[in-house]
Order: sequence, then C-alpha cells, then structure tokens
Amino acid sequence: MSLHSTPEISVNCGDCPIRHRAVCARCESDDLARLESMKTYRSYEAGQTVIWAGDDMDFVASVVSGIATLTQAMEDGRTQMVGLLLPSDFVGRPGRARAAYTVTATSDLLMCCFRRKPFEQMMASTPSVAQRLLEMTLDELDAAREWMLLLGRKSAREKIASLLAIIARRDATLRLKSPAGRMSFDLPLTREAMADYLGLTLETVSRQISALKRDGVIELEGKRHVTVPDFDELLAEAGDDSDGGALA
Amino acid sequence: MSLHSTPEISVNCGDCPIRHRAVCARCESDDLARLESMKTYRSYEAGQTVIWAGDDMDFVASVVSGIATLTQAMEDGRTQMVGLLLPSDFVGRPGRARAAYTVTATSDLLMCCFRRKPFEQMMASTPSVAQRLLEMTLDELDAAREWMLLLGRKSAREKIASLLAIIARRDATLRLKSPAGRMSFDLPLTREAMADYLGLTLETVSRQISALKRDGVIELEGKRHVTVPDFDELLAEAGDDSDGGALA
DNA sequence: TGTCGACCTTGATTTGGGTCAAACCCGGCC
DNA sequence: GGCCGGGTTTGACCCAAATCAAGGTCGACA
Repeated sequence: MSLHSTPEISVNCGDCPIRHRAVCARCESDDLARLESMKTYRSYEAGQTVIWAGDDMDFVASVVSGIATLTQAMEDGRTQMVGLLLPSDFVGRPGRARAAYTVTATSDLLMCCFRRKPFEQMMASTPSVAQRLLEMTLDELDAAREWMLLLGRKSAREKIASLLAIIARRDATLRLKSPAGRMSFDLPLTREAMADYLGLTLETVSRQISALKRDGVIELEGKRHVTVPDFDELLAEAGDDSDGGALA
Repeated sequence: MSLHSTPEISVNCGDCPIRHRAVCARCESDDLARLESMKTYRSYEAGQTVIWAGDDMDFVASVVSGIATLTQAMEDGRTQMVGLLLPSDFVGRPGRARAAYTVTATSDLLMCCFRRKPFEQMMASTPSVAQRLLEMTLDELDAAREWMLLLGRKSAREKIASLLAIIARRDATLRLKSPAGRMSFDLPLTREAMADYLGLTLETVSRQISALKRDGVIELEGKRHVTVPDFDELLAEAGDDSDGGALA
C-alpha cells in the first residue's frame, strides 16, 4: 500500500543498530554481503498498515527502529493483537507468501526487507541464518505462551500491571539497566492498542490505569508517561513476582 | 519422577509411526543412525507428570503416541494450558536445561527421548534437523496466535466450538480424510483440561457443551464421544468459517 | 453387591468487565 | 481566539461467566 520506499537510506550492515540481535546476528562478512545484495529499507509512518492479513508478501523483514503490531481479526470486527514487534524482531515466514496477520506501524517504523526468494535460498544454504531464526522463533513462542496465561487467567488489573511490567522491562533493557526500584518510561501504545493486546475494552484499560494510579502503584504525567515508584510492587500486582517474562 | 523406562521397546527409526512428521523427518539414514544412538523410549501413564516447570531436563523428546499438555501456573493455583502435544510434536528446547512448563500425560504416552548434549551437537552440525525444528516451531507459533485470539476475544460458546473443531480436524487428519459434513470422535481431554485450555471454568465448559447439544450443533454418546452433524455449522459457531486453524 | 471416588451436570447467586453515553483534554488549524 | 477531532476518562447499567453448592453417573474395587 502507500509505503514510500527510501532508497536514500542504505546503512552498511556492519553499522546497523540491530546487527547483533536480528536474524543476521550470526552472519560473517561474506554472508552479510550476500544479505546486503537482497535488502531494501522501507519506512512507514505511525498508523500506516504495512501488510494486510491475506495479502501476498514478496519480502521478509527485520524491524530496524520503531514499533509494529501483528493483529488478527474476526469477521465481525473483534481484533486481538498477537505480536508486538520491536527493533530486531523478524516479520514474515520463509516458505509462506501469504501474510497470516495484519502488520501495522504503531510508531514511525523502519524495516530492513529481504526479497523472499533469495532469502529462502540463503536459509537453505547458510545454517547460521536458520539457526538464529530458530532461536528467535523459540523466544517468540515462549512470549506467546506467557501471553496466553495473561489472556486466559489474569484479571483486568493484573493484565494492565503485566503490560506495564513488560514495557518497563524492555525499556530498562534498552538503557542497559536491570529493572528494579523506581523507573519511568513512555507508553508506546494507545489505550485502544493496549486493549487489543490484553483482550479488554479500552474503557476497562482506562479505568484500571486510573485505579493503579489512585492506589499509588504508578504515577502519570500526561497520558503516556508513566513512573513506577517500586517495580517489585508492580510485579506483585501483575500476579507473577519472580518472573522472566519475555517481550514480543 | 515415577517414570518407568521401557528399554524393551526399541523401534527401528525406519518403522517409526512419526518418522515423516517429527523432528527427524528430513534425516537420511546416516543421520538416523546417529539419532538412534542417542535415543531412549519412555512411557507414562495417563495422569502422570512428565516434567515439572523449573525442573532440569536432561533430554528433549518427540511424542510417539498419546497426548500430553504443557501448562503454566500462577502462585495462587490458577493454571492455563499453553500447549497440546500430539504424536510427532517436540518437547523441550535445545540450549535450555530448565523446563519452562509442566508437561503432563493426558493419555498413556510414549516419548522418544534424545539425550540433550548429543542432540544439541547434532543440531549444530546437521542443518536438516534445525530446519525441521524451525518449521515445527513456526507452526506452533501460528497455533499459539490462533489460540490467543480465542482466549482474548471469543465467547465461551465460541471457545468450545473452536476446540471441538480443532479436535475434529485433527482426528480427520489422522484418518486421512478432510474435515467436512458429519464427523465423530472422542474427546481426549476431561472437562477440567478443556477449561484450562480455553481459559474458562469447568462448569462453564459443561454448560456450553450441554447448550451446543441442546441446539443440535453436536450429539453426545456418553461424556466423551461427540458427533458433529454438520462441520460447517460448528465452524460458524466457532466464529471463524474459512479458517486454517492449526493444532498444537 | 455396595460404596467409593473421579468426573460431570445443573441450579442459584454474584460480580468483573462489557456496553452505551457523555464529557474532557489538548494539539493542530482556520 | 475558536473550532475540530483523536484520544481519553468517567458514569450508569447490564450481562456473561465465575462462584458456591448440590446432585448425578459410572467404573473400579473390596
């Protein structure tokens, strides 16, 4: 759709900010050169749809910067977010042309896209790419299972606390700190997107955020900036203390 | 725990019923020989726990026959099933010793176990094993995402209909038929296990099954044998007609 | 043959979160 | 400055599913 390619951007893979975490993390210089020959950057504005579920996709991609979501919808319009894509996360499935989920840019988004066919050939011949992708997929599966516990068994308040803990933890990781004590961060999602993530309505999300604020579990500046006075208390509210909950 | 090894069983891999679907599906005869040197069979009785979340696991395994579940629990006892393991499904994660989920045998269960270390070495050196495992993991991730939509957005009646459709579809696959028209099958799960799968209570499961029966969407003989007069009607009740919903 | 214990069903009641509706906040733009 | 619109909050009410509480069914086993 209305994507505007940005051929002017052309980072050298060696300088790429996601070099050490993305699907290419284990590649040596000759593999990188091969990847470089099949890559293109594409950028999307906040709110734009990257691909619609059911559409054909002639590429697979890594998120370089920004945030995207994977969502699934029922015919009557109910939607559920099934993936939250952060920098270094992988989009698309080698061997499958048709997109299974709708991908939407939640913030401004830059993706590093690889043409499908050459990428698939490389997967077959270069074990390091397949091995890295396996590792990333196993991590995503763990995160999906954590998320299933949240969707199936947690209360609205626990769901909100869990989401805030996930975001706080990720934010800490980016700043190379460990999550503890007093922390503050911006919410990268609207109330509606949070509701889609958590299997709630946006009104319930709003009410529970207000309740957590009233109870002193969080503080708010504006609608998007959150301060957590005590991370452990937030974890207790989330229903899992000593938890290694993953991200996307 | 109280697992009784069954060294007497020692199927030749070539004759194995899951030979063409399991993690070894793509192996040639020399790879198979190598796998054979690291494998042991273990069997469990219905109801036995195979591994507790948090325990160390010195093996990875394939389900040969029977059904097992992966479940996750909160401290207060709430539990959510996060995986349903059918013959050919893989258990464990290469590179990780500590089990992330509790694995329980739902029926009598036979597993083909590979010692971790040799299996991991083989993963590194034999691309066909890693590639097959990647494919299986991607399928599981798709199934997990389908399941997330179910948990987050479907009504109790839709959840039950979805589960019945999944079981019916799997059963048809095993009999090499395509799911359509009148079908009948046994439920491999208790009401409680279904509730854990669907994020419901067992009372709600029971009530909704009764309601579907009352409405003629299903017929019951005893408590476990189900007949679906019209598979398309069941799919409509599940909230997704033209759906390719995967299994485990 | 009786009874024990899983497993399941059904009823009465409660409640958490959904729905509907109104209003607020705030940045952008005329 | 006033208006507009997306995002958000809050309130009143309702309903689907949870909870609490009996009972029923049936196979196993003494």
